[in-house]
Amino acid sequence: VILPLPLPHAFSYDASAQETCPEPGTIVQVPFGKQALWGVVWPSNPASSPAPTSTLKPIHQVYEGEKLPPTLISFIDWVARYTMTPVGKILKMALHTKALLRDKKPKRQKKLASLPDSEQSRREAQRQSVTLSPDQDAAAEALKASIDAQKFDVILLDGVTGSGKTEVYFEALERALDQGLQSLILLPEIALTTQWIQRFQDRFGFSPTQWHSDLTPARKEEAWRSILQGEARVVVGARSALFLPFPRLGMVVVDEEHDPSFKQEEGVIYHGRDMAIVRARIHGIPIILASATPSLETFHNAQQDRYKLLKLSNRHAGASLPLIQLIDLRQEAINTVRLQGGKKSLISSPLHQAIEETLEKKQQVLLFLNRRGFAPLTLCKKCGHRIPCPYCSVPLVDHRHRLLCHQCGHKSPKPTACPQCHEEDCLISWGPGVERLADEVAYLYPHARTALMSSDTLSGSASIRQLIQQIQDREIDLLIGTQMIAKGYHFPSLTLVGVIDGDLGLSGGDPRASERTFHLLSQVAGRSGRAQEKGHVLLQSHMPDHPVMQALVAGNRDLFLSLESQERQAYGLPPYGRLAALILSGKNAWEVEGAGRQLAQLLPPLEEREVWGPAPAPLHVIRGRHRWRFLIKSTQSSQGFIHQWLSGWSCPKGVQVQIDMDPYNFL
DNA sequence: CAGACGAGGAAA
DNA sequence: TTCCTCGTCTGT
Repeated sequence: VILPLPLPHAFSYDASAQETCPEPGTIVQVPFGKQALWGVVWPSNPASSPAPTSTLKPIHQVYEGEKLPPTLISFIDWVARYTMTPVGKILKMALHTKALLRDKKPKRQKKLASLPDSEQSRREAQRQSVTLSPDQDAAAEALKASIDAQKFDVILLDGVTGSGKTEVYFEALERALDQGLQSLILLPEIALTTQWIQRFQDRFGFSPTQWHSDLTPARKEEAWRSILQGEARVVVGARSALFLPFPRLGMVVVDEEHDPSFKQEEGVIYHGRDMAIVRARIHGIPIILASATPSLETFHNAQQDRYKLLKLSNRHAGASLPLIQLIDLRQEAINTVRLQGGKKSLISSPLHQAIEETLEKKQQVLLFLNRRGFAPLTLCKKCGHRIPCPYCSVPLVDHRHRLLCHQCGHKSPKPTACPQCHEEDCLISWGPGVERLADEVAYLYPHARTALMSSDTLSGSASIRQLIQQIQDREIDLLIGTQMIAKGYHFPSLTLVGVIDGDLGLSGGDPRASERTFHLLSQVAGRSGRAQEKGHVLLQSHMPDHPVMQALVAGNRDLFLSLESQERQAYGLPPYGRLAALILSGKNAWEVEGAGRQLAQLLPPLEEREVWGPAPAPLHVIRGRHRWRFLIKSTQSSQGFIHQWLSGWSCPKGVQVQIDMDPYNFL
């Protein structure tokens, strides 16, 4: 029996009191120390499990419902091995809550009573017929053929923003529904699901089962059970939906495949997109990766014919791609827009002019600035001190009424005197932030109805939904936002996008910086001109010659990806090589560093491998924890190597070791 | 010397 | 993860 605890091995129990020996996958309650825990009968005892020593305790009770499907068990084993995490810890994610199996009787009765209703409404619901373009139709036919074949295939659905990728995979979804198969759709963020669910309901006439971390325990339990019973046919969710117990999964979709938020960075570290591919392989079913700007890894795999490629190159319903123009901020002559007191605006004169024209035409404007708060720094005019977070090695962000740490959430009131030189009234808010931009907009366009969309101004999915609705109903003329607004939304009357600082994210030593900036700006640009009116994008930049900017203006995504690809190849980075990171962290800086030095002494033979470190992580303190890291680069996977390295080493107390397979960000 | 507190280990 | 034990520290 594997228990949902971070323990690597299985425990044996006496099943002689049962009529028949419980089969693998059976959910059982067993005594464990003083507690009674729910666990799962595992098909084979992992080699690491020592033989039981004394007499076995009997199983308390057997769960009467369905067994965990063998495909899920294989998947859990696989993820545990790949991420070098104890199986029990992965099982815990799959069972997702300890209270899952409590007082099941009343709940089950309720479930049974509601089943015929939902089944009937599904059958009677009207499916909206849709007309697809020839492009879309061809792609949809190919997908449907894959659903019929029910064999493992990775399909990249590559379509420019607004080309109607969703309608295309909805066709595949319909086919899966008709075949009585379950489908899983992974979306990068919950914020996106509202519009998605609306579209789904319009198309199919019933609601999909939702899965994300905001669900209440009761709703989670209901969803989990209906999935295990095979009753839930379409499940839409975030990363964690990957571990749901589907008995008849027929297809998987990863929408916005390139999105960095598929990478889980805390607890069990894994990449949702990659694990989704593994799950599809285990089930022997097709998986669709959808994106307008595929990740370099996926693009590369498609070029190597490891993935099938379906392309949608035209925007839907006659809409054309937006025109992207660069504004070179180095030219002083264009920075003539002045605010109160003669201060220069964040908005350049060409952008200012475009905004006024667009507002006059009663069309909508989006201003994008990927920086939360009022100003990224609070500086002392006298001594140059910037106020840092007391727990992290980053400066505090000025949110006007208070200072906030974007790493750990620490809040503090804005001091009146400099903490370093104690001079009074010398602190200034330095640099651009969306809240400052909102102030400027209010001054420059006093008659425009504006809204600010940032995770600080909107709490919870209800307020996001409300704002999205207001924008769709054209109650907003000018929208200001951080990357929250970049993704997936469809605003037909939006024709102008202004990017305030296109260079953000390009500085720093992160090898993925260019790719990420390109994705983000492409997505933002894609918000404009999604209907009849042509869209315009004005991109303010201090480095207009940068390959990212040039590729955006030329609309040449594939050239950009190829160039980026060459760079990665030259350095042996993914997808041409494999990385693993080993992170040491602890409260005591000196202990963590010492542990790093110890490990460096213990390195086993490298064999075609490079190991860098120990080096302090770029953000070397987070939440008061000091972090050092090793980076392992190889053409092979490094699990065996890491296992050998760590075996026999006892980690000093107070120091934690984390393994990040295929690290994504280098902070 | 009783009680508080924290670290470490075991759980079948 | 939880809970028990054992060693160390604290105050009477």
